[in-house]
Amino acid sequence: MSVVRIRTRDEILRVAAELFTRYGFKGTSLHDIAAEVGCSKATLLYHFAHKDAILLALIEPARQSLIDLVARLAGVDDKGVRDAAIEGFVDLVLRYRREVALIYDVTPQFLQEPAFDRVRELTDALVAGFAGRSADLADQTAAKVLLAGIAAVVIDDKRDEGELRPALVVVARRALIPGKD
Amino acid sequence: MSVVRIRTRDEILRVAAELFTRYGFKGTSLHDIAAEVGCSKATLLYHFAHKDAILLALIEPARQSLIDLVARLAGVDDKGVRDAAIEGFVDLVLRYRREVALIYDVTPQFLQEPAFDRVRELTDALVAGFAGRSADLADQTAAKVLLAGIAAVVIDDKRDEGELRPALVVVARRALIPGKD
DNA sequence: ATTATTCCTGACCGCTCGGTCAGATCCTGA
DNA sequence: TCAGGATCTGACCGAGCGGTCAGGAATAAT
Repeated sequence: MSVVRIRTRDEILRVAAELFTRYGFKGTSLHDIAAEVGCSKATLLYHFAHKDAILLALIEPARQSLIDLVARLAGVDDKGVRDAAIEGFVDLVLRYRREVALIYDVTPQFLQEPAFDRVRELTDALVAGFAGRSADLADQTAAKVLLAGIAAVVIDDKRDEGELRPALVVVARRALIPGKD
Repeated sequence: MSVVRIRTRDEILRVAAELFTRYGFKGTSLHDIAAEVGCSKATLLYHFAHKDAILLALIEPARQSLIDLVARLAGVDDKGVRDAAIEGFVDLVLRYRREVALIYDVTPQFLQEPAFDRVRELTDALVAGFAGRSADLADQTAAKVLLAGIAAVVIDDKRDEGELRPALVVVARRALIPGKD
């Protein structure tokens, strides 16, 4: 047992990241992944309980970092500290761009839940802080759209009554997309 | 025949836009749309030949405008004109944010096609032009991510041998997501 | 009243999806 | 050599998907 056997598991994650990034989460079937890995579909479900579990495993590092960062940012008034946090936030988004790309395909069902308001506040704070670094209106717009399009990431690992749900959600993107008039 | 009856058709488009924006294209079934509209699934397919046709109808205005804009931008060297075009490009993206949001769910299969190179050049020009307006490195990054995340839109209405394919594709977003090392 | 046309529907089809399961195969330690 | 856990698989399942079709219902034209 000295060396744990995880080669297949790693390969699954590598291929899944590739295909999720290319075709989206819903656009990638277990069959697709299995074929690319060169194993059976059942093998995937031996290593990962559900399809969702593959996505969760992929985004776990980015998710943890974002949790820390947002938590750190939550109780801070000092502008310098906040700016530094925002900078780290953006860097982190770029570093984890592969995982972040997956986010777009996550169903944003949480958005209607009341618990989501706090998250929206934090995102608004991020937007305001980042946009505040430049007086140029175009840059502010850029910042907003930046955060809306990519950095609008959020944490929610809530899973009630055995129902599995992805952990990352798009936030500000919806803020830019108002409901029907 | 004086007044053409298109109320149901419009309602389908309205609901589809809402649901596509919320849950993504693949995340929205014909059943979902029909239930929300209050008609049968078959009615959807009476008004629109395929599910794809609904998406195509929704993004047609944004697509036409983008075609015009990119075409206008293609043969221009003058910096002022180019900047104005870029500004219009961004405005247009914001104006059509609802339609643009749909894009994320479009399968990016075109990206490997050779005909896509010209489009990538244009996108790169857009990125360079926009980023060049600010010397701040962070702003350049913002611009790149902006264009990568939202404005990375492109035109392709190619449809060969009866196979229908969506008309808009994400471009630079993929440029930010390199393949495996 | 009658056609003709447009609009709409329930029933149905083939297919792919995520997921289950019993059992084959491989590996490792005693 | 053998026992036992870890790994892997083909066959199978129910559900949901996009799409088809014959025909009913409403509307407009004659």
